[in-house]
Amino acid sequence: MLPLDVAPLQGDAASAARWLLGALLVRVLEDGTVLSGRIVETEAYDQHDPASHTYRGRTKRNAAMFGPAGRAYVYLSYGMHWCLNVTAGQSGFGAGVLLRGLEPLEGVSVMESLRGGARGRLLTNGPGKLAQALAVTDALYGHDLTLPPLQLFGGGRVPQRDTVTTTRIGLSRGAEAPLRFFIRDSPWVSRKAPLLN
DNA sequence: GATAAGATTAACT
DNA sequence: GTTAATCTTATCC
Repeated sequence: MLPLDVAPLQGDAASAARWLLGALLVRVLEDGTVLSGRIVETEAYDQHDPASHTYRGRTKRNAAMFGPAGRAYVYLSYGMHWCLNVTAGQSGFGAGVLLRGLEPLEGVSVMESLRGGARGRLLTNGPGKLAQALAVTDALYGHDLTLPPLQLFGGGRVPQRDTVTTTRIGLSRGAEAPLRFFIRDSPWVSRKAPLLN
């Protein structure tokens, strides 16, 4: 697998989100256990978007998204679930890509354990599930995703005909924007939004 | 200082 | 399909 090229993440968030489909995400736990998977579902957010955490400017929480591309932006959702984003765009512009679905590859049994016994498509078909399966918390906030223990490889290899674009999930504002992307027919995609194409 | 809402999930009817 | 769990952040006193 090729090392991560951050250049494709430095453009707009939607392009970054499409490019991340098919990329390999590798997590190395403290005991050396390797967990990995292929990104199959993403959503794009930027500071012009009312649904984005960066819409109202830089804060302590969203600071990572205003930094360089290719870092981890981790936030706590609904007081319970950590969610992992890849920062995008140029420094000074608040943008990122939420990782919503992962096809598990290595360390599946350890992921199942981290997920409290969930298996199959239920293992990683959602942003909170994905982060829990890879033991991602705010301890990795701002982490450079070109380096262990959480690292991206590849990207930009999925033909557009194999992807689907829809509206994003769980939003009350900006809900109409077609900024969710996933790999067609992947079982590890959450299926709650109407298809646009 | 108080309160409402939220880029979710799992359990339940 | 509906709802509880759980807590940070944003927004308004």
